[in-house]
Amino acid sequence: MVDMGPEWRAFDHEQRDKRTRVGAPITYTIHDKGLSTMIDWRNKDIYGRDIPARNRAQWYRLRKWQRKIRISGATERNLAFALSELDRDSSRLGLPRSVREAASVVYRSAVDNKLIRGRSIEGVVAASLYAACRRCSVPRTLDEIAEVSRVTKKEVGRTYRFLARELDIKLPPTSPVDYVPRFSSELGLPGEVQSRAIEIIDQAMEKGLTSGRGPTGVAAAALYIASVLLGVRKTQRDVAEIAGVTEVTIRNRYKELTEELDMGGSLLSGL
Amino acid sequence: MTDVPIKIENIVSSASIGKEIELNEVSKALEDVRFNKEQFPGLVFKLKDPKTAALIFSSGKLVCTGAKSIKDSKIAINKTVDLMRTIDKDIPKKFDITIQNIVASANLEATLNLEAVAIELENTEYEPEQFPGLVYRLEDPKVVLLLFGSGKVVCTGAKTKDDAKLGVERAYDRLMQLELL
DNA sequence: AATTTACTTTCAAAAGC
DNA sequence: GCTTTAAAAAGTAAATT
Repeated sequence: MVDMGPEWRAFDHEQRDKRTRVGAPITYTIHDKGLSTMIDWRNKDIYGRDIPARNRAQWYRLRKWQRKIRISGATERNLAFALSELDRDSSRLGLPRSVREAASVVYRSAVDNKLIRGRSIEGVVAASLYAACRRCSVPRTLDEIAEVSRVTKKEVGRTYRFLARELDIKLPPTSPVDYVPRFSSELGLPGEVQSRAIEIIDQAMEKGLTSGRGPTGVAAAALYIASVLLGVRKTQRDVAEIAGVTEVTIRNRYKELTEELDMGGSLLSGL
Repeated sequence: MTDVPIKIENIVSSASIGKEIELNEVSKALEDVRFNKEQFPGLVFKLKDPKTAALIFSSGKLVCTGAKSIKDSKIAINKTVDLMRTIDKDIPKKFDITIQNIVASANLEATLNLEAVAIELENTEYEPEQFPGLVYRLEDPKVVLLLFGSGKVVCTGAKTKDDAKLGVERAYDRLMQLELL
């Protein structure tokens, strides 16, 4: 297992140090550029002459070297492809450069530790991006990641779990709070609503009202309630649309939150 | 060890009659059969009592799912093989039946804060966006538990009823010592 | 808006792609 | 890995009424 550093294990209370990084940091310098001379597959030199038997051992060593060079060349092509794929996904999701860079760190780490075997580059890129978004507190749902990449939701989730396990990435469950800024701004709601929604979510978490519920649904309901309380109400339909959940889900979370946090009266005065 | 009652919900077992079978004949001879070789090599046979489903392969091996008890699972396999014997009289009366997996449910009688469990408990996976249950993998006994906010639990992967029960009880005690229950 | 049906997760075996 | 089977848990979704 590989250690990506404590910042990726913010919630690992135990054994967070004394682990040695495996292998040296790798820089993706193109080191075979300009190498045009081929080492022939047969035992001939560039002039087609036979190679003296006593030099063949050396010749084989050269071929072995070239094989490595070829492989690393493919590795670099793959990295270039992965990074362009990452750029495409990131821009489609409107993510800041910092998140994209965090994702590239995860991806390179996966490559360095040979975790790509048997997996598609697109899948690992998507999973790296999903992890980076969460790590940077600007989460995207698996559906959103799957939408912009050419990977299914199932594969993004599976690859994410694999990377998390192999790279010792331990991220806490996505908090509904992290979805509030994005949903709020997309709904054109003022900052006060955001603050109020976050207060509601904090209260909900303490009363165990978020266990097992989808973070986006909780965030959506909290924002809806906050908008009503502050007199800048949005329709459930609009909130549902932005949050990517159904109106039924918002109603269910709404009912639960207002009942358990006794907000019935406040909501009535808000109307 | 705290006693936690469990309820067996499903049992998967397998057996081999030791000789090959022509599935096309089996599909003609039995009722409630579905067979699409291209889709899946096994023939699907649904038995009424015990209410189970069997997968029959041309190799003579079969899988039984859906039984609520080990006895029922064995009865189901024997009934299925009896029906197969109408096609081939030489199918042996005696053969081994192996319990492959037992799925059980239980109730811890207390709500769980899954966010806290996810952070404190080892070997867990919790992705509420995808599924409301928290996945807890136990090494001994080697079973997988699904923990829900309601305190309900599902245990799967056990080969014996005792392991299923032990798995739930070990999970209960571990949650207890971490003060998560 | 209430019902119903259905999909998400976990597990194991079977034969073959 | 996938295909097929069954079953529970609880949340979410979609189609009907």
